[in-house]
Amino acid sequence: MNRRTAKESKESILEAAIEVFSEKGYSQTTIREVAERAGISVGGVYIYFKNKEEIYFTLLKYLLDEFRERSGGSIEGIEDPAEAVKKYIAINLNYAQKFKGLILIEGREHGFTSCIDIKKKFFRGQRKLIEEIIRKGVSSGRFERCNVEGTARVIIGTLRGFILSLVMDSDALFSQKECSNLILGGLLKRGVK
Amino acid sequence: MNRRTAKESKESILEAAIEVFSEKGYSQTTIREVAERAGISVGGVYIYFKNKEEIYFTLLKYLLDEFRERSGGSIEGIEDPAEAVKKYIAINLNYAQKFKGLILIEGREHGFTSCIDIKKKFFRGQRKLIEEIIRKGVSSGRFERCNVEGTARVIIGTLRGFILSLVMDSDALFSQKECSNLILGGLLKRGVK
DNA sequence: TGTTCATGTGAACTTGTGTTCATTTTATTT
DNA sequence: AAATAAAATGAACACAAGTTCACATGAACA
Repeated sequence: MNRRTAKESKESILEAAIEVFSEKGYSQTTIREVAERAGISVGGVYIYFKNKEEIYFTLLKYLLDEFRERSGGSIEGIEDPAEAVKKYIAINLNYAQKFKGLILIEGREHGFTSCIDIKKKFFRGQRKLIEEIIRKGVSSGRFERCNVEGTARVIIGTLRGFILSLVMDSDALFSQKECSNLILGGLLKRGVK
Repeated sequence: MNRRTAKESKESILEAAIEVFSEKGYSQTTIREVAERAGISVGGVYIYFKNKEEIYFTLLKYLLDEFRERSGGSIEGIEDPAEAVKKYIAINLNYAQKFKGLILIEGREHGFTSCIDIKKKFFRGQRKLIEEIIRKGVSSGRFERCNVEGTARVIIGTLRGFILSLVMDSDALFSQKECSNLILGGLLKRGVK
């Protein structure tokens, strides 16, 4: 009983795929490299996955689900909406640094409808999360009154940008603190207007 | 004298390439499609460009230069730093909508050092522009005191995110006004703290 | 009309990579 | 030990796309 079980093999393929996709993006990732890192042959990969797209879809779903759980869970308890925003930003940036290319970039180039759907659903969920926080902040008087949905969209967009910046030049990354400061405080001077 | 001149041909290839690259990104763009849209044969393309990478590099440089001029020029006259920020955001979003995929996404996947360099230089220049505005805003008392360089980085990142969002789901785009509001005003209530 | 030169053609070559499949290896069962 | 099943192999196939090149076309000029 030396050989791996089917489940083990499938998992090691997925782990290898997360690595390679994260490093190289979709197009530049080859089945041969995934196979090699997973310690299996090229043909072996196709025992467990129908094709490249299915590998990508599977791991995308896995990572998004994991992130959803993690971010949702760790915000739940926080009462102060400003703290919740800070926390959410921190989680996002940390997670993104780990999976760089994967989460954001691909998907436009490759019109897999399945992947687009799953991403849209994910981002909608995240937006709802933010909306909830903002709504709480506004009604408690801590946040300025605003268009909640629009503002949530802007924040999601903002975070995408931060993450994209991490991807593009990982040397020049700004701190989480400055991200939070801008989103919470803005540029304009307080208590003047 | 019916046939096109070399210059005309080269330009029509570039125009076609801007179209196709913007729609499809780098990997999904084929020389055959560029050639077809430019009204020239596949071989004809290679009279004017060494290879695909050179086409991409040429048009990237062209677009970045154009944007640099345009954004620099239209901000110069503005005195109020808040207005300057608004204007800069507006220009960015408009321009990005036009060239979607092109400016931001590619380049990580394809490690053309020449392209990376040109982009880094571009973003550094843009950051300097923003820094100048912020510095002015702070010293005139209109903006909160802050880490100028870091904040500029954050704003550039923010805009990248906005643009990326345009690229990913162009239906759900938020308004320029909300972008400006967040960057200038932040979430927290004014005049409380 | 023939020569020259710039411009252009598209079939063919090359390479990379997703995918398949006949075959082999290893483990389990009888 | 033989038979069966599970897991794995890697050479071979297919096909798309970047690139090349021998050749064609049209314009200008002698």
